[in-house]
Amino acid sequence: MKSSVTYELLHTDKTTGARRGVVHTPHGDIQTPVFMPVGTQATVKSMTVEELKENGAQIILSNTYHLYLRPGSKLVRKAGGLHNFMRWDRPILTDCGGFQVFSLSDLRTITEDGVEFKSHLDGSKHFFSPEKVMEIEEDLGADIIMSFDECCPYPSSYEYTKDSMERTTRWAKRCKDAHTTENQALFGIIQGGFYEDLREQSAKDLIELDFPGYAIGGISVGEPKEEFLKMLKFTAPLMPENKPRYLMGVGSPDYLIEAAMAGIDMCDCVLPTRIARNGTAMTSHGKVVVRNATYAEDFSPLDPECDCYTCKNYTRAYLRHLVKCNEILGDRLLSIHNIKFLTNLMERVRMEIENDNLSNFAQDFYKKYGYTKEEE
RNA sequence: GUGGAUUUAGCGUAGCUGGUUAACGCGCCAGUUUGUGGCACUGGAGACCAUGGGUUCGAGUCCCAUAUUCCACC
Repeated sequence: MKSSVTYELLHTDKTTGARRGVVHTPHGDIQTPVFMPVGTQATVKSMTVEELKENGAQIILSNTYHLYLRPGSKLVRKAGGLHNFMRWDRPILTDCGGFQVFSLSDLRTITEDGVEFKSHLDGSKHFFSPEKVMEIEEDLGADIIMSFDECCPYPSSYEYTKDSMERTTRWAKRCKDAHTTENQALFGIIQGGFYEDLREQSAKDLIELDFPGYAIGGISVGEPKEEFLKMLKFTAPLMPENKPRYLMGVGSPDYLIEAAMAGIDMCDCVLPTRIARNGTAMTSHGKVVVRNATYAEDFSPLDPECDCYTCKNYTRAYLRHLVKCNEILGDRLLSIHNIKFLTNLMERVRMEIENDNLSNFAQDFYKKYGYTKEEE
């Protein structure tokens, strides 16, 4: 069957091998490399869909586990699917709940058949099998759906990681067999922790299953940056060139640039919106903890080089005031800025790839982003 | 004026029958945040316990005096 999601390679950066491309989906094209904001509960926290669009979001993520528990995936189906329900007419990708296997580790048990969760909301028991996850993701109706995997914690032993990876591959096969919808593309997730031979095996086995796209899972889970880069650079080249390559869970500016340089097309992360809600902004001169006293009387914009609504209209002093008072508007304005900052960054990355200049740009960016950081 | 109560970090409070570095919340300062359970988490600064005197090996804790604020009554 022909996939509803396809990848078109437009240009390869001669300095790094980064890919400038387009991902075609039923809800429109995605220019890549792309950063995808996360909207776990069918909302990118505090932002309207209009704001997301204005700030350059091309595709957003949502979450199987959370929507299944509340409001229920059948309800979302009745609402006409996630797109209708939340009024977002651009592409959506749903994560499978694999990350929750990792993050809710004290509330679940893993068996060959699947994972038993205790709901973090009311303690009720739920069972996720690959087949169940496919049913939920089909009810939600995202353009790209992820196969059910286990995201191993860092560090994990070789034996544990191997067993887990092999099970994830078996689950991927089951997902593929259970997947019925033609307008949704099912991506496989490469696991294998921080062991090269396991990564290689995982990639090889999943590629044999012939998914329309592949993700790297299980990195950016708390390991040192060198470990992350090593595994990223090892795994990305194992992925098919004619399909989208998605690195899960990456969202700091430097990691995004590294991902692009490694040939990754898509990344998602809660980082920009989460740190926004905790009072931190990403700027062209590094991270700014808006809450800090040093900005109390700083009447300049958050990032003078940014063209977002927040930077065009508000001062650091005012944003600090909002954050310190825990005012909702502070969360919103910082979220708007951080999302725009990352979509701007990725737009720039795409341009630099087209100009075969990504390597230089990366160096310049690091100098600037790192310089202010050290200055503090 | 009389009787009662009060006085512990910037604010609000806890400190049991006296015993090593006086606790907590808010506020303040800083750090963390990476396929979002948690507008969260982790640290830090800041008090000679109203003042003076006394009892005791040892007092925020007991006694006396003074001051403070509050309440009631004349």
